[in-house]
Amino acid sequence: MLEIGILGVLKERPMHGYELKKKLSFLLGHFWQVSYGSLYPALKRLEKRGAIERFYSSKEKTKRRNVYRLTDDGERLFQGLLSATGTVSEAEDSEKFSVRMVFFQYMEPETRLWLLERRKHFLQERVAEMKGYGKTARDKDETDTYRIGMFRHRIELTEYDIAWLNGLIDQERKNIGAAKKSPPENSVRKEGTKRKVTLSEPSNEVSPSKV
Amino acid sequence: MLEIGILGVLKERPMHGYELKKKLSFLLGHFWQVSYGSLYPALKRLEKRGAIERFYSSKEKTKRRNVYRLTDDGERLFQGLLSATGTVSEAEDSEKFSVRMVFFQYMEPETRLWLLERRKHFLQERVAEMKGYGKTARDKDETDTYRIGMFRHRIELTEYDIAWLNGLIDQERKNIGAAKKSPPENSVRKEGTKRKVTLSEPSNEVSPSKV
DNA sequence: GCCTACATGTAAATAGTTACATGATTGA
DNA sequence: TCAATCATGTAACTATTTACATGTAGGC
Repeated sequence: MLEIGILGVLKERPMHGYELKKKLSFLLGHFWQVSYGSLYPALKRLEKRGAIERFYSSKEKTKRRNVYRLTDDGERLFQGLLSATGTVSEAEDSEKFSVRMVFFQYMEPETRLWLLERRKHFLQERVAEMKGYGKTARDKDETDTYRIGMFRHRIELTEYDIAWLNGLIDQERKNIGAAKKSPPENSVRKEGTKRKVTLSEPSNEVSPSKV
Repeated sequence: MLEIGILGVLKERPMHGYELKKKLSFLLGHFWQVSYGSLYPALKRLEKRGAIERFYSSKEKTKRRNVYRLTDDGERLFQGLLSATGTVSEAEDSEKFSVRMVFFQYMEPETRLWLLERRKHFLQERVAEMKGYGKTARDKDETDTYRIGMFRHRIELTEYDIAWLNGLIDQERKNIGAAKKSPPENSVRKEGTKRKVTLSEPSNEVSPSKV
C-alpha cells in the first residue's frame, strides 16, 4: 500500500522523502498518515529492488536530500500493484480503493471500470447489511439511539457514494465504447495531457502478485 | 483497537469468538474486517489479563464453544481505552473515531462531546486542505480530472459529515446543560434503557494508557 | 542566538493478516 | 452422505507505528 503510493507519486516527478511524505499525507491523509519510520525503509527497499533510483540534480551539490526517481522497472511494478487483487476475494475496502483511485489517471479504462464496479458492489452489500440492522433494531432490544443514528448516517453517505460511482462508471463505459468504434484513441482524454495517459503492457489480466 | 471492540461487544452480552467476529465485522466492516487470526489470540490475551472470563451456561454441556463474558476489570479497561488518546496529538482519524462511536452509549456525555469535537476539528482541517488543492490545481499543472473530481466529492462528503457532527454536538451540549441544572439526571436518556447508560468511575480525566 | 521546519534514519514494538490445520453440526 | 457453515486455533509473515537519535537551514 505504501509502495504503491510512493511509486505513484514519483511518477509525477522526482522527489525526496520528506516531500513525498507530505504529498502522501495530503493525498491519503483522510484515512492514513504515513510515518517516516515506514517511508524511509520503504524507499531503501524499493531502491534495492531497482524500482526507484537516486537522482542528483546538477544544481544540488549537497547530498543533504535524497531525491528519488522512478525507473522503468518501478513503472512495471506500479502497474502490477495497481491491478493486483491479492489472492482471492479481498473486498474493495475504502483504503485500498482510495489509494488506487488517487492514481486513476495512470490506468487503462478497463481497469478503472473494474475497480469502480468492485467498489460499488462492496458498498451495495454494506448498505443492504446496514438496512437490515435498522429492521432488527426495531424488532429486537436495540434502543441505542447513537448506534442507530450512526447507521442511518452511514447509509446516507454510502448511497451518495454509490450514486457518485454510478456516474463515473457511466462515463467510463462511454469512453470504452467510443474507443472501440474509433480504433485510434481520441475521445478518452481531453485537455493538454502532458503525461501519457497509460502504459506499456496489455496488463489487463489480473496479476496475482501481492499488494 | 481490536480489544476495544471485543470488550465493547461483550458488554452487551456474553459471546463466543465466532459470534463476536460476525458482530464486529458488521459493526466495523465498512473499514475493517477482523480476522480469526487476530481475534482468538486477542481473546486469550484478554482472558489472561483478567478482562474477560470463560462462561459456561448450564445448558451448554459441550465445551465446543468458548463463551466469554466481561469482568469488572474488563469494564475498567474498556473505559480506559475509550477515553485514551495515546500520547500526544494523535488525530481523530476515521477508524479510531468510528470504533469509539459504536460504543457511544457507554460513555459519559463529556467524553462524547470531546470526541465529537476532536473529530470535527480533524475533518475541518482536512476540508481546508482539500479546498486548497482545488486552487492549486487551477493555478498549477494539475489536469487530472479524476483526482480533482475525487477531491470535490470528498469535500462534499466531509462537509456533510461535519454538519452531522454539529447536530450531535448541539444535542450533547444541551444534555450536559440540562443535567447541570437538575442534579438528579432525568433528561439524558429517554426510552426504556435496559443497560446502564454510563459507568463506574469519574473517569473524565484522560488516562494516558495505550489503545 | 534561537526556534521552527527541514531532512534522514534506525530499533523495538505493535497490530494484524494469511495460510494452514482440525474437527463438529446441520440441513438437503 | 455430502456440502456448507460453525468453531477454534497456531505459526509465519507483513506492514506500520513509536520513540529515539542526529544534524542542517532559514528566518526573526
